[in-house]
Amino acid sequence: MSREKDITIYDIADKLGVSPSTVSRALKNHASIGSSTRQRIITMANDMGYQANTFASNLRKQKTNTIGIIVHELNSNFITSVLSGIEKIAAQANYDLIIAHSSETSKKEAANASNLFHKRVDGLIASLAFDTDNLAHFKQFRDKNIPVIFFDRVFEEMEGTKVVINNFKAGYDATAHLVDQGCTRIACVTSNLKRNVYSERLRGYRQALQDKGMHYDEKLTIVDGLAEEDAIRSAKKILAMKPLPDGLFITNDFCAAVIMQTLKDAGLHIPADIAIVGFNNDVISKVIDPKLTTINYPGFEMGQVVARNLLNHLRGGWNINHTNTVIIKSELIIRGSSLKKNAGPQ
Amino acid sequence: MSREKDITIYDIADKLGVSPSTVSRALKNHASIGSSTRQRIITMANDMGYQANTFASNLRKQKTNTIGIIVHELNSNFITSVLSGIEKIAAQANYDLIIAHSSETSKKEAANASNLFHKRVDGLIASLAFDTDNLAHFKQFRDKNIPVIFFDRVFEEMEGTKVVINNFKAGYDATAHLVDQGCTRIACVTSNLKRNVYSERLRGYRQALQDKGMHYDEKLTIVDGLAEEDAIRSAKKILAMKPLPDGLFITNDFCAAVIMQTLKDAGLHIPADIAIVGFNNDVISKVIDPKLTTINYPGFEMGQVVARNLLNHLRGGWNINHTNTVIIKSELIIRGSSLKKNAGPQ
DNA sequence: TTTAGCAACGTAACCGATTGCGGCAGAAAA
DNA sequence: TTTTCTGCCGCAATCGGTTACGTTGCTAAA
Repeated sequence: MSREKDITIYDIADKLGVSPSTVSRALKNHASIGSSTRQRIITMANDMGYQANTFASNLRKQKTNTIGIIVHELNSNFITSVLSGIEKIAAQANYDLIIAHSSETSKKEAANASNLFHKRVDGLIASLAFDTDNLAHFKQFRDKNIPVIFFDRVFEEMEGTKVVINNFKAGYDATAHLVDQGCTRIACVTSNLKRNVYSERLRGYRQALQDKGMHYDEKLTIVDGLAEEDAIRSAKKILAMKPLPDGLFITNDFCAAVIMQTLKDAGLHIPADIAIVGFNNDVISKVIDPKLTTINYPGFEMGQVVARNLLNHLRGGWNINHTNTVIIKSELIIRGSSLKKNAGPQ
Repeated sequence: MSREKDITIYDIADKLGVSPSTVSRALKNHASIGSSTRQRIITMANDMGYQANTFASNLRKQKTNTIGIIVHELNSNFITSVLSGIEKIAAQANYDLIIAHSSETSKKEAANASNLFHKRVDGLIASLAFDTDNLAHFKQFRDKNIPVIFFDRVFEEMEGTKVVINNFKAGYDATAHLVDQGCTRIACVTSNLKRNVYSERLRGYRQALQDKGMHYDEKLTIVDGLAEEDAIRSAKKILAMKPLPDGLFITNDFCAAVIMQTLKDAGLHIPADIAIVGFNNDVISKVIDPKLTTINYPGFEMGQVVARNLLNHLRGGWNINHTNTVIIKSELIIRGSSLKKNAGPQ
């Protein structure tokens, strides 16, 4: 039970007959400490197993060297890639990360935001939850001039820095590809249109149809959740369409996988009967049959961009309120699920 | 740039003409503060938007109310379920979480451990990385009597608390099921045998074969990584076996999915030619075709058990060094990929 | 009327690192 | 020899809560 006492700079100072301030300065390579003294201190600190007390330091410096991250979920390949990217850059700059996830609910997102604020993170990175419709819980950061950067799920009209892909173009490309494959009746399965990612992809879909001389039919657009049960429901709606669509643009790979499975169970052939394009290039897209045509969403790169951007703010150079949108490149990856033209009967 | 000053208990004390200690005590419902004074203080604190400074508090209390978690990866359904379970229990007890992931490398695991130690977490929860072969980086916690609990990936012979499933039994059940389905030549694809989960599953596989009167053939066991490229390599090894096996026990769902896909690409039929059983009941098991028979690994429940156990240590009652292994129930979920007996020709 | 006794607060010493300011010795300049 | 720099380092305040201990004023028991 007895937890031994930690070594402090006072212990080191006593042993060496110097003052604590000298130890403090020596340990951070302050210029005004003689090199021999510095060496003795550093050696002694190592010998004694000194570990700086973060709380004392943070308390005094009013700064934590910590970046808070709020994501909508953890269990997607895309998100974990982003986290890796952020981590890489943050580690180089000696920043720590605290990762929180909102489980797609605005309520938990707000709780996480307060918690991270309370923990006094130096900066915040966030991707909005499914049902977030106001940014009040981020206001406290703005008020204290703590930089907040959004990625992926953002509010378009919001001030501040955002890092996104061109969801419009991605939706456009996906749809145009289906048209090029000969599809004439293309349905779109997407999700909460309050989220930029879904509304923009839908906009791209509509624009592509228009440019290709096809008219947009509202009945062919399904807006629902992305979980398994939602996807099954969407699949049933598709099966109930008369006539059946011959192409599907589904704005999420997992959802696309479930829908594809459900359609196959119903006796349909992919892509012969219905061609499918997903979104995200999740690992799942490569292990289903046929493999899923999808949009590559480069999470690792996005994470790095986000982190670098935040660090620039933190170093003080950049104006926090300056609206700055960074667009990451994404592209269509063509696989079997959409190749109608040279596809055999399964 | 100018970040405004935070409200402190001194500010509140001044406004109310009481002492800071009274404010401190009032805000945490200390008994020795009159209820009217307490009310005035709480009201004023809210009005002024007071937020306690965690660092000052932690510094003084020598305690952080934070639990550190090190997992091998984030992008698996199982792990995120465990995290949810931990979070639920921890939140109830007002503990915060810091989640770190080792990306399956012992090196990052050690770095994370040091970092969390340095952050002075009150307790640690960990699942070992793929290649961890010693626990030196956890020693610092033991030395300071900070409880550490391992789950899923553990060292069997290690002291301390562990929360696991019965991997032996799971491997046994999976294999026995394949035998019952009429398989006579069952291969096993597993991973690093230094990790208890894989070695135990393999042991269960061998025992089941023996009990069913079949002999163990070393050539039918493949030990490799679990990433996509590893799985493809394993699939090729399987395809090169002569004669081909008619049953596969693969100790990971994602790996099983990739192998199944590769085998199908090679013209084999599942389960008619080869029956397959996976492990984890990951979402992926339900969206591949045929759906994967697998072992249900109840992550959410496991997370709750782990957290509750840790909290008991933290509350001081339990002896940290007392070896205590908790076994969570798991069971076989039978789906199409292994149903040879009543399976048509795909 | 005295004196315990207690409820309700205040005082001040921490927790450990950081840092502005100042001191002191030896070297260089006058 | 005296003065002025520097280089190197110590003093002490500070960050914001927490808490052991002491101090009030008032009630109830002696």
